[in-house]
Amino acid sequence: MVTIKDLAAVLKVSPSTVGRALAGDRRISDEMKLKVQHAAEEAGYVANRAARMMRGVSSNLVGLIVPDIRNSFYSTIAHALSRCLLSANYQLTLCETDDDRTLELRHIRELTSVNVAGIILVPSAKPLPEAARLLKMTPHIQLLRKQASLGEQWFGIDDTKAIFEAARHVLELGHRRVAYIGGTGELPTGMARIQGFRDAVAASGAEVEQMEELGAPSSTEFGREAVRRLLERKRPPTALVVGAVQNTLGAIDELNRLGIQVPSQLSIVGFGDELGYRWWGPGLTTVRLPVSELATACGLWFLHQLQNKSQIGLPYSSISPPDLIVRNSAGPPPA
Amino acid sequence: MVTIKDLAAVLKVSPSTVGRALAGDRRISDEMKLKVQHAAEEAGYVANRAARMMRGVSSNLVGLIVPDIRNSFYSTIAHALSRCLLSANYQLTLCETDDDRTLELRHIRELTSVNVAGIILVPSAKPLPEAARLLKMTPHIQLLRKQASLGEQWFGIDDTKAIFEAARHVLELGHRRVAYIGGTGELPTGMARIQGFRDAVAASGAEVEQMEELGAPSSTEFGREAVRRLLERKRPPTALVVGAVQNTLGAIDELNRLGIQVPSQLSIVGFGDELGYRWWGPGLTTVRLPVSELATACGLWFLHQLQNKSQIGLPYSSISPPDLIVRNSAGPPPA
DNA sequence: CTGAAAGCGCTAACAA
DNA sequence: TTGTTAGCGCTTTCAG
Repeated sequence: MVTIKDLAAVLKVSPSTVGRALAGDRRISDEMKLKVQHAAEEAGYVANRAARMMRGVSSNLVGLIVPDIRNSFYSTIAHALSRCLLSANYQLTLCETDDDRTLELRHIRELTSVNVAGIILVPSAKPLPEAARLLKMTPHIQLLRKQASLGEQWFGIDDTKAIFEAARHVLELGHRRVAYIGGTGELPTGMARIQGFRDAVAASGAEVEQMEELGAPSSTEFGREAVRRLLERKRPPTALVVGAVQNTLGAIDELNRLGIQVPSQLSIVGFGDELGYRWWGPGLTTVRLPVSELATACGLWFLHQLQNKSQIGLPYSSISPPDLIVRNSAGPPPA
Repeated sequence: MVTIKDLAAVLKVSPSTVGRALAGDRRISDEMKLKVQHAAEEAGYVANRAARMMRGVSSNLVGLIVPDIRNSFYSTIAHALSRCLLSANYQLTLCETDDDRTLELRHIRELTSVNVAGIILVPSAKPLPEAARLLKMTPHIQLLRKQASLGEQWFGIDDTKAIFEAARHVLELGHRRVAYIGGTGELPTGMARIQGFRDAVAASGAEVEQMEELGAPSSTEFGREAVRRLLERKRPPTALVVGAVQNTLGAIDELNRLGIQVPSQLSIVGFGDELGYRWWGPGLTTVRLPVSELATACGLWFLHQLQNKSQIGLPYSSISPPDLIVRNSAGPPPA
């Protein structure tokens, strides 16, 4: 391994001169800079990141903490961020929490210990206080979910509006027995979506029988169960609004299994825009969330922050609008 | 930031004692170890990896290089590896190449310069010689694709068998005009799959009209075009065997668009097992590749390697068997 | 404009 | 069983 000292020896100057020349210090003569750069190239010099980091310079690593990379939301985010950061020569380090706050903390620990330049995270339901403490020492941005304890930098989606639009869609089609299936109010996103549902019902001004099945948003099984429970009711809903991707997957598969006719017997609006939604039954009407755009915006802002260190930690929020994709799984209620 | 020295000061012992206790050195008394561990916990001590790395210890980072994390193959791999490595306290660093060998090289450079413990990669079509040179200095394993120039450690899937089974399935159903859509022979996996197709035709012993549409395996558009071209022939195929996920997605969507009746007009066997394949038309018959299992096996082997440094670089190959999932998209040929 | 020297936090050889 | 000490390669004062 060729070091700065070796170069210095070859050029018969001091190590500090070489270091400064390489760093483009303005006090070094251009002539010297050229000589050093040339010698460095010649010798195949590669700066030792570890040594640099020891001097307090943070690494070119950015931590990305998500619940599960197999979820297309998060893999889309990872992709967009990785592209975005690459342009500024940052690397993405991937951490999965499985929505477990202990794991979350462990990852944050790891990341800070390798001196990451920053952390982008989708926080768990109730982050541990220690996690909040550690994050204070590193530039970080929250994605999708927002936990006040973790700071004021957040990029997210208007969850309330997403479900509001979905619910309004079926209400305008004339449905008066409508069910919402989604995550509990434990996660901020879960809360916001439930709110969207209630708001839409209220805004419709109609007499609506509303039902809610709240559970684990990342469980397909819960989606299945919810559908079964709802359809076993004496007065089952005529329309379903789902507020989580995994729940949607479970729900639509269960509807298939039960042989329900969509939309003649039952209408449904899904969540997210997974591959294959359009192939399901008559094509699944769904709310698309602009995740890729969101992640890119987040990445750009993040880079901006790293460049202008002064602004680090400045409160900033960005809310992206969702998008209703109308296919054929929602129609007028059965007569 | 609390350092080893701080702990030493608190405990009134020397820094090296603390360091050794933390490292579990056998020469330190158990009593002292406990005291140190306790104090470390108390003070929220986190080892400074940069300093450690300067002492020659490699980091706890493992590089994962894949073409595109949004592809479910690769996100499945990332997930499985991340779980696997977590147990040994390694972190995954994600790199996307977009199948561009220049980018691939750049990532390998980055990774080696941060002293990763090792690299797991799905190599691009024709890695640059420089990439091979750099990889020699780091433990590394190839996944799925195998490039001889990058070493002899490889975990992959029996691609030939995968397509062999798919083709045999339709041949046994009686098809005699069969087309293969898939990647060119440029990638080793592409080659192997074409081979599987040809072998199956040969093995059938029947008079078979075989057609091949070879193009970019990661393009949905190519799948679409291939379907269109094949169906425009004077004597179009009665069965399609597809040898790439993205091609499959394009192909089945195009079949939908053209309103082809599957399997009565045309049979098709897809590749991979994407979410939604089972919802497509009559349910897509497809070859499942045990990617998750493969990645886990790879991760375990990798950890094993890192522990037994002696064996690093030992040639090792592992081939996992594919799995034909029979749904209803392949039936007897039209009369 | 350049040089000398002091560490960053940790590990390991050498002492005790 | 523990302490002392000398760096790893780089940046950054402080002196020329």
